[in-house]
Amino acid sequence: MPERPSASKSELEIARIVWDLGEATLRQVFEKVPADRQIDIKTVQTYLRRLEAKGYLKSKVDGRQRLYRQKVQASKVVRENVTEFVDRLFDGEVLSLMQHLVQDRGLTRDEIDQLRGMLTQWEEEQAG
Amino acid sequence: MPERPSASKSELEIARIVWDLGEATLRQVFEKVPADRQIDIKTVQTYLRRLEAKGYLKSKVDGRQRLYRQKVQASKVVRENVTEFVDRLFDGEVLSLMQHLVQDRGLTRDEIDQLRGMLTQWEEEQAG
DNA sequence: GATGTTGGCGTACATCTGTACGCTATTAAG
DNA sequence: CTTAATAGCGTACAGATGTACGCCAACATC
Repeated sequence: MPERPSASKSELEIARIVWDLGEATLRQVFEKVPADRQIDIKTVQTYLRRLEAKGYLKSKVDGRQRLYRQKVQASKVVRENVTEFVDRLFDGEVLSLMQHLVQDRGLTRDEIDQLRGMLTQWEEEQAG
Repeated sequence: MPERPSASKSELEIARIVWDLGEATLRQVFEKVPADRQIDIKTVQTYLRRLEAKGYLKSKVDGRQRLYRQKVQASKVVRENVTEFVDRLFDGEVLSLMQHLVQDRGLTRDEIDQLRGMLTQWEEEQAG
């Protein structure tokens, strides 16, 4: 796999906005940053540039502006990050993380039901 | 809460070994580092020092050596990290992460059953 | 008791990260 | 046309991170 340098936390935060918007200018991205994040647009610009340099995003000039969009699939990046995270904290044991999530985080009854639904659905998809 | 500076990935990797050993010298920690990790013992030493400086570990001198052990509970550190992670990649939605784990990672039938067990068990604990 | 070994401590240093300023070109406004 | 606002680009810069060397003291060995 064509590995790219890992994206930092802040970078990922910005990347997610781009994924969400599909295609966006710096300003559009900036406007989606949660207000309480307190970050300068210039900083966001730097993140976008770095994300492109790292191979996460690509961009093209559109008139006077630059449009950014994903270069690698969001889901792929998410997967990579989850894997890395599980490796680091749970020895790669997905189930350990699950257990932590279920117990240590106190899922509500409602969430538990939803989760059960997911499981069943997943099984059916598998079987079918 | 007495927040400490966040631990980096490599640092966390080392911290986990200490948690596991309970109390350990540099050398003992070093020996538990997966061989394929290819890291110098001096580097591990630096991580231990930094972890102590950040408040994750404490240490005491034992003769000619220094013994390291956890200062904050491992589970607490794990929780903090999971929270931060879920925030970054899943907008704080634990269930989104769950969904990702269930679907995108392809749990085996066996794992699914175990997970169901966990859910039930947890519910009982709650109710009881 | 001179020598090799092992431990901690201080220190180093390139890269990555978080954060942003300033310059220049283009466009909007007067 | 002069001026103000905006876009990108290059650049900056301190602190975090990954990685490790070198020195000195204590201990083991000859």
